[in-house]
Amino acid sequence: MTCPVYLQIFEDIKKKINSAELKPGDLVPPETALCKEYGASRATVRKGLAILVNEGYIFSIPGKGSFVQAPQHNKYTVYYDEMTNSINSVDRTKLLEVNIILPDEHLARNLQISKNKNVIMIRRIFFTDGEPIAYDVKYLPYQKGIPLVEKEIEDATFPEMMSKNMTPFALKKNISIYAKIPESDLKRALNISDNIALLVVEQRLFDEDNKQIGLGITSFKGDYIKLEGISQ
Amino acid sequence: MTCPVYLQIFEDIKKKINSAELKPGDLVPPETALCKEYGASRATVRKGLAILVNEGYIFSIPGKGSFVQAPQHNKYTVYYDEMTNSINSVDRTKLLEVNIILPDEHLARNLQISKNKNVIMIRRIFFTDGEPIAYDVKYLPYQKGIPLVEKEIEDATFPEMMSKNMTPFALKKNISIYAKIPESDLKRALNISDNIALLVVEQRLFDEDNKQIGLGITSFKGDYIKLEGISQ
DNA sequence: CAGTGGTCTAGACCACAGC
DNA sequence: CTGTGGTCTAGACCACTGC
Repeated sequence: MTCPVYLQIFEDIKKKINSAELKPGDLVPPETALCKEYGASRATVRKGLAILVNEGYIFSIPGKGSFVQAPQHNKYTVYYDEMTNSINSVDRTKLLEVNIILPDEHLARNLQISKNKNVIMIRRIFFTDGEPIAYDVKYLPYQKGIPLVEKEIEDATFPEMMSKNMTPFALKKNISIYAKIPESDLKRALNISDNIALLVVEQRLFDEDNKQIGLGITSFKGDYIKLEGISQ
Repeated sequence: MTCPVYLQIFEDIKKKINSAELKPGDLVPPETALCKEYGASRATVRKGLAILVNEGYIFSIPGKGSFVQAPQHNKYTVYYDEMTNSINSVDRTKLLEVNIILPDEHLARNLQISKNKNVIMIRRIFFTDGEPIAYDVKYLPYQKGIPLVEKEIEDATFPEMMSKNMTPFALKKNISIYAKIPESDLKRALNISDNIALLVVEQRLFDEDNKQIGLGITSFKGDYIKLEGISQ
């Protein structure tokens, strides 16, 4: 049970913040003072403080000191991929179409390309227990050398499709989440008769230089998806 | 333009990983080797590696070495609070009700309390430009000493309500996001006539000891909310 | 056994805040 | 000027791995 000293320092100060002994804006004791208090070297004290900084408890201003950070109450970590979520998993996919198209104005703007650039469009339906549960479209600006193998596309998540052609770490991504009522073509594709809500997740992929390299739109039947997030 | 050495080390190795010169599973050069390569002390090298660990690029195994981590492709950071999102902001709220109730079975289970415990229920409508855009319910297991001042409740987000009574850092939270069709009572409350989808966000608050201290359910009209997430 | 990462010390020099 | 945090060195000892 003998923790490293730097963890002890981290835990002690964290406890003081959680118990409001140190309030947002308060000055954390200077490093030299903590050195004396714990009989530790400055490197050890700084290691403890570094964790507090990383976890968002404090921030430091050179020449002034370290201060207790006002907590971020609106930040969550969400795990999302098209194939799995907390209440359901895709067990079969159906590839409807792989095609090269010219984007309309809206899509061109969305992909940040000009209207005369070719775009690969991939359309799929996702199933669970034989039931169609989501409609999925991907748009990839055409680049020479992308080897599109249908078998590989069929069951791949968006990052998986892309990481075939580039190093996985260079991917930056963002998602937008919203709800809507399905259009009639989507109702047909997903075999929906009565009223139902869709949860739509738009996924954008960017390369290292922030050039957009893909747009994916997945529309889930409301009953089959729940996204979960936890505070950090 | 003269970066600290440890940042140089971090950037160099990061670049090697992004360019696939170092692939997931590969061994990162040992610290002593990096010391020689950069003419730096071990502390400096370790500071560079620590950033790579924090950002998920590598992981270390004592006695063996540091290895390139396979990237997480499904992790996003989402910013959410009831009052503001990327396409809309609440500019007025209406407090419908503050009451003490006994939970039904479903709610008791959801709040992880027994059915004979009192629960404070707060119901609100959120407006934008005079238009009702969301219906919001909070359930707080009753604790002595919670000072509920209507004026304070009216325009507060859930964490704001709670941080009046406890230190803000001790809050842990999670959210669930899903889509659904509104029930008839909700349609009336939100003044909905035609078909519309709701984006529902359930928010659960926990104290330090992981005891649940609140449940909030906010149902947004689909046209008025979009949640955004970015990869980490 | 030698090599690895994990912890820690006791210094040093710097740039910057604030008096 | 003193005190602060930011960077850095050159050691040290430990526990663990794999030969």
